Amino acid sequence: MERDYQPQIIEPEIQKYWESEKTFKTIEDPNKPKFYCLCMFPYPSGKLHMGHVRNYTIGDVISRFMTMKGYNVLQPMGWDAFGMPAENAAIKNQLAPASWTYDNIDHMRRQLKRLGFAYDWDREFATCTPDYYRWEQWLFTRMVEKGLAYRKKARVNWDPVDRTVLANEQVVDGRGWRSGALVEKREIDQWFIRITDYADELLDDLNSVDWPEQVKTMQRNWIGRSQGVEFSFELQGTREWVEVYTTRPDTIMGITYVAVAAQHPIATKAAKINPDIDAFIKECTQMSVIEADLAQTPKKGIATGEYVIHPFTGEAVPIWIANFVLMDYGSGAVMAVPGHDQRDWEFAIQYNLPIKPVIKPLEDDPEYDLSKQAWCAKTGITVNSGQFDGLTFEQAFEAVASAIEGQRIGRETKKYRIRDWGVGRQRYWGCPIPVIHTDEGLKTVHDEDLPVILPEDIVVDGSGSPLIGRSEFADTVDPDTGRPAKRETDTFDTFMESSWYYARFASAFSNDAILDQNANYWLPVDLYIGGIEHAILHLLYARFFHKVLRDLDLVDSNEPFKKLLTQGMVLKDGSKMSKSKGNTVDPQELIDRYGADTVRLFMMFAAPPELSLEWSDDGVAGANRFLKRLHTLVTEHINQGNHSTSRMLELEPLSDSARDLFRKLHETIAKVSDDIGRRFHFNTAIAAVMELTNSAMKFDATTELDSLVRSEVIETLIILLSPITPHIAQHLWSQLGNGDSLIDVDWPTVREDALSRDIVTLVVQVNGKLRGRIQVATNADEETVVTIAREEPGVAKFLKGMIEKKAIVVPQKIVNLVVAPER
RNA sequence: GGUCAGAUAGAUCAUUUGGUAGAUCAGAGGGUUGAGAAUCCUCGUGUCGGCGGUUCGAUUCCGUCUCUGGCCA
Repeated sequence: MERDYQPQIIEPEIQKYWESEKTFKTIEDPNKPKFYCLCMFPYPSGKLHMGHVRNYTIGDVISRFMTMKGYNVLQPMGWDAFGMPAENAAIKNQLAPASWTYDNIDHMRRQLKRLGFAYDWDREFATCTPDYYRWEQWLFTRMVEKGLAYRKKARVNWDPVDRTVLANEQVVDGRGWRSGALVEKREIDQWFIRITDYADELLDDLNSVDWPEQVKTMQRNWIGRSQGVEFSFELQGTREWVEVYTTRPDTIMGITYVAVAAQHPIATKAAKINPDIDAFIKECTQMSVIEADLAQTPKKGIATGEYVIHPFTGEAVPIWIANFVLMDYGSGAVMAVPGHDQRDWEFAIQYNLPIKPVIKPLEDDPEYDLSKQAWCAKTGITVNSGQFDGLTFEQAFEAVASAIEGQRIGRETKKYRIRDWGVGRQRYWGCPIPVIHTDEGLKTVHDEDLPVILPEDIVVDGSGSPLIGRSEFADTVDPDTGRPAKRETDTFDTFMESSWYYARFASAFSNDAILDQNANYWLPVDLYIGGIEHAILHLLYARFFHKVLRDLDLVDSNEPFKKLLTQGMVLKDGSKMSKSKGNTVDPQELIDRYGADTVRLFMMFAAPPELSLEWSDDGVAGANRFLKRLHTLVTEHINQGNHSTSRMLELEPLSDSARDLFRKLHETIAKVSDDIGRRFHFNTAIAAVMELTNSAMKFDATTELDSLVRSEVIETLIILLSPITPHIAQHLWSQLGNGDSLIDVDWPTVREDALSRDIVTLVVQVNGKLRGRIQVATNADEETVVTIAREEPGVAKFLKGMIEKKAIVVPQKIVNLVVAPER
C-alpha cells in the first residue's frame, strides 16, 4: 500500500466509485425515518466561494451522519438562477444572460462534485428553466384567483438616462450606479402579494419551529404586530376627518399637534396653496425611507395652517407635515404627544411646540425631566387628563378606547409593520408574470397556455427591459376574444423562485403538477442551513408560500423548515471576504493543492457553524498534516498485517493501557455522536478524534489483544471521521479489506461497560480554593473520601489550627472542606 | 437610534443542569536528514472583558458598565 497520502489520486477515484454505484440516489421509503437536509441553494455567480464551501460542507456532514444513523436522507442541490448579476455581466460582456448563467452552473456543478458532496444529482434543477418556473406562474394565477395578488401603485427608483427602474442597491448617493444620473421617484402600477393576510399566522407559528431565537426575534420585529387604537379627528371648519393610529391611547390628553406624512392628502392640498410646503414635500420625496436612516435624520417639518378638533377637549390642534411619519404605515398620520414619545419630543423642541405631561412615574425617577427628553415608560399613572386621571397604562388604554368607540370615531385594533410584498420587477432576467393586458382589462394566462416562456436569445444593453420592444414576446392575443393583447413585461422578484424550491426538490420528477404526494413524504425540511443574511426576507417569504401551498391542499404541514441552522461568515483579517477588499481566498486553489478532504476538515474544525470563521492558511496546512498522520497510522497498521475483523472484546483480560485506550475510544464515540448529531459542533468532534488519534499513535501494542484494541480504535476513527472527510475514510476503509461502501456502515455505538473506571481522581478544596488532589476507588463512601482528603499533605497544611465546619462532597468530582480559625 | 450576539492561552475555539480551565494551530527547544521539505519527541499559572451580588464554591447564574460584531423594506 502507498505510504504517502495522495488526495489528488484517491479523491477522484472515490468520486467515480460513488457515481457508478449511485450511492446518493434517494428513493422514498415509508419503512425508514426520513431526514430532509437542505442547504440554501446558490446563485450561479461564476464560481464557488468559501461561504458556499462552508455551508455545503455542514449540510454534507450532517447528511452523511444521519444516513449512517439509519435515516433515509434527502440532500438535493440546484440553482437560484434568475437575478440581476446575469444582466450586469451580460451588459459588460455582450452576452445573453442565459448562456452566462448556464456556463456558470456547469462550472460550479463540477466544483461541488469535486468536493464530494453526497447530493442526489437526479433532482437538480435551475429556476430559470421553464420546467421550473411554469409552476411558479401557475401558483401565481391561483393567488390572483384567491385575491392574494393584486395591483397597486408604488414608488420606484427611475433612472432617466438609462430609462430603467433601479433596485435600491443600484442607487448610490441618489444617482444611478451606471449612468450617474440623478434618480427620480416614480409611481407605477405593480403586482403585490397579500402576505399581510398571513401576518398573524406567520407571527404565531414562530413558536412552533426550532430556530435560533435571534432569527425568530428578527422576524417578530419585522412583522411588528402592535395593539393600539385607530380613530379620526374632525378637520376644523370642514366635514372631513383625519385618521390616526396610536399604541399609546393613554396619552391622548397630551396631544399638542398632529403630524402627517408628506404624501398625505392634507399635505398635498396644502402644497397647492403654499409654495414653501410644496418645496418641503419635494424634499421629503427624495429622502430615504429606511428606518435605520430615518432614526438618524434630523426631524424636519412645516405647519399646514390646518387644525383638527381634539375629541375630548374640543381644542384646536395644529397639523404639521413631518419627515418622520411614513405614508405606508397606518394611515400616514399620527397624534403627537411630545411628553411621552421621543420623536414627537424632538420635533416639538425643534419647532417650539408645547409639551404637555400627562403621565407621571409612580416613584421619583431621575429620568423624568420633560425639558431634557420624553418619558416613554408604560409604568406611570395618568395626570392632567381630566376624566382619565389616575389610571395605569392598561386602565387608561381601556378607558380611552371605549370612550373613542362610544363617540363612534374609532376602535381598538391591531396593526402590523410588515407590508404587502411587491413582486413585480421591471427587469428582463426573471420569471415572466403570467398576465396579459386586454381591452377587457388584465387577465391571467390560462393554465393550458403556461408556461409563458422568457426568450433567452437576447442581448441586453441596460436601457430598460428588452422584453418591451420584442414583439414576438410582447404582442399576443386574448384567447377569450381573439383580439390583440399585450403581455406583461415585468418579471417576478427572484425571491419568488427561492420561496418554494425546497418543496419542488421533494417532488422533482412530477411533470403534470407543481407537487406530488412525495412532497408530503419529505416535507417539512428537517434541517435548513444557510446564512443569517436571509433571516428575514427569504425565510419569511418561504414560510408564507408554504402556508399558501397548504391552503391549496398541496402540502399538509404548517411550516417549511423545522430546524434552522444559520452559519456565520468566513472572515479574513477580521473582515468579510470580498472582491472589493481583495481579501478573498479561492477554494479551488486549495482543493488543487490539498484536496477536498483537507478543505472540508479545516472548514469544520476552525469554528462551530454559527460563529464567524477566521480564515487561516496555517490552519489549512495543519488540517492537511493531520490527514497525513492518520494516513500513516493506518498504513503502518495495515503493513503490520492487520486487517478488518469484527469481534466483541472482553474487557477483563485487557492490560491497563489497553483498557484506558478502549475507554477513550468509547468516550470519543459518545462525544462525536453528540457533537455531530445534536450540537452541530463539528470542531469539538474533530478535536476529540484528533485526541484519540494521538492516543492510538502512542499506544504500544505488545500482545495480540493489544493489537485487537488498536484495530478497533483505528477502524472506529475512520468511521467517525467519514462524514467530514469521506474520501480518505472510504479509501482507508477499503484498504483495510472492507468491501462495502462506508456510508452504508452503521454508526458505532457506545459500550457503557467500557466507560466505567475503578479509580477516580478527586480535587480537594479548602474554603473553595484548590489545595490538592486524591485518588480514590470509584465506589468509596463519603466518609472514606473525606478522611483521605484531610490526610492529603497539601490539604492538611491548610487545616492546621482550623475547625472544620462542613465537608461538601460531589461524587466523582470534588471535596470542599469549609473551615474557620480556632478561637 | 433600535435590536440581537459575542468577549477564555499569541491565534481560533472548547469548558453542556455552578465543582480539576484544555484542544488544535502558531511559537520555542531537540531527534532524524548532506541540506531543506516532511516527520517524530518535549514545552501551557491564563486578573476566563471591568465592577457588584447570590453560593461552601462563579469562567458558568443575576445585575451593571466597557468594547467588538450582525441585522434593521
